[in-house]
Amino acid sequence: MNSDTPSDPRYVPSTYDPGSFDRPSVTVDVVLFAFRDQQLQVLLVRRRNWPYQGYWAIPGGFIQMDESLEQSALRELQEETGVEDVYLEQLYTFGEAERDPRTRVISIAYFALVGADQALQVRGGDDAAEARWWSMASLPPLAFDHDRILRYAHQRLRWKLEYTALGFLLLPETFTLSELQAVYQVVLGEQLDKRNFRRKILSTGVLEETDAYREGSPHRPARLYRFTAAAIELEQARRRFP
Amino acid sequence: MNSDTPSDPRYVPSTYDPGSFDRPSVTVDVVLFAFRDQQLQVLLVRRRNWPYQGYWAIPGGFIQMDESLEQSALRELQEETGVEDVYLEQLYTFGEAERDPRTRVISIAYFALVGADQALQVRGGDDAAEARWWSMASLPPLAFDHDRILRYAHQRLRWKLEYTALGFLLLPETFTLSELQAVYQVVLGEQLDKRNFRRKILSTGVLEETDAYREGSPHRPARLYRFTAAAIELEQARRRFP
DNA sequence: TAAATAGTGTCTCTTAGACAATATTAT
DNA sequence: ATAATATTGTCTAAGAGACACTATTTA
Repeated sequence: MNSDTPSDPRYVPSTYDPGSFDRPSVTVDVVLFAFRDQQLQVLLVRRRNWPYQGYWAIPGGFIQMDESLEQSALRELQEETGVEDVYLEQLYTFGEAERDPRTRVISIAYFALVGADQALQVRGGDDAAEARWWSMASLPPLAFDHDRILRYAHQRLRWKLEYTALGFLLLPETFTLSELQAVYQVVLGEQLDKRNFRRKILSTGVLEETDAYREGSPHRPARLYRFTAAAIELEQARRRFP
Repeated sequence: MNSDTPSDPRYVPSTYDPGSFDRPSVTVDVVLFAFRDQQLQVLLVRRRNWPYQGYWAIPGGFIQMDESLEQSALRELQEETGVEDVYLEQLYTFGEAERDPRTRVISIAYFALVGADQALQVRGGDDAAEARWWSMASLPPLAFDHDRILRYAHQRLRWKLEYTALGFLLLPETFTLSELQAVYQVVLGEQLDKRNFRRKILSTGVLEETDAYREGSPHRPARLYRFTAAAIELEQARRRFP
């Protein structure tokens, strides 16, 4: 190491000018899914400004210089839609040169799931006049390349349900096994055998019985389940590594 | 849509000033693996400038405003190390606020594999005085958070070999099944049963026999295999979606 | 008792893993 | 012949998928 520089490897001369390169803008965008009305739904906001004025878009915005990417994602989601307490993971970074007509924009997309009970408290924010849920089966025209981001997020969700037992992230705190099966069937787009589904889900150990039942229907009540704390911790640990 | 704006949704007023937000710097970094000398090796470059002067780092650099992220990754790899023709996929985006002491830097990390035959033509570039291969088993101290990026890339590689048959991406164009098994054993860190390994790999259909044998050893020569074109296309298709 | 959904068990087939002997080549 | 690596098959256990009937509740 050069003796002119302090021994701290992170030393930077005070004369350093960080402005010597062209810099792109960096945004985070969050694809938030919920299961409502027996459908897979996604939260979109309506753009008030050009470009794509009036088009619907994935909530997101520019990062701030002092927050991590994940913090940015949670902040934007809160500001634009009022939603908090979501399951969040990084999805993919989109950075084609022409994806935003204003200037070069790199977008770090996040993938988020919210329980049906949390999904109620949705409101529009400042940047977005409106925020509302859309069924994945009938989406409006989307701004920028957001349809591509959304399709990729949908694929990630399918993958997640196919290979993990985390479908309960889209349900309220307690739920019946039939309700959970309905989530899997809608997301995966296929019918599942009830006995095989129950055997498989229960064998993972992520669920536990409660003492309660889903009452009020003109037929036999179904037992309510909840997920074990260990289930989420395990998944968080799997992703925490990077 | 407002009648003041042209009907093109991508319309941007000519008075738009893109400089009104603070912007982070954006870099791409490429973790390039190869299998050399019966070891998993990674290509690193030595930093000529502060911070972390003299430390080894993953090759990478600032993106240019007119190229895609993937193009940036390939360009940086070529400039700093002379390597071309690699298998490339996006790994993860690292963006903690303090990861670079100079200024806020978002780094989009890529994961790359190169065949042992391609891996020879390594040279240092302008930004990096030296470029050389390091065994993953004995790494030098790394600049920034590059050890974390590297560990994550290593995990991705293990995952890839565990769940796909793409280990041949680390080998030259033709190879014996024993050589391929050695790659899997080193990367996964465990011994594999020869019969089970061959059965499993051959059942995927990604390999085909050639007429040639590995000659010159004082024992029975081993048949050489190559991967089928369909194998790579399938994997590319799986990743092309986003 | 009729209607509606909840809840349960077995068989089969496929796949993954443990395991050892023979084949071929150069020296 | 010896040394060295290449090549091949079977058994078993576990998991995945196909498949139908009984149980419980309300109206």
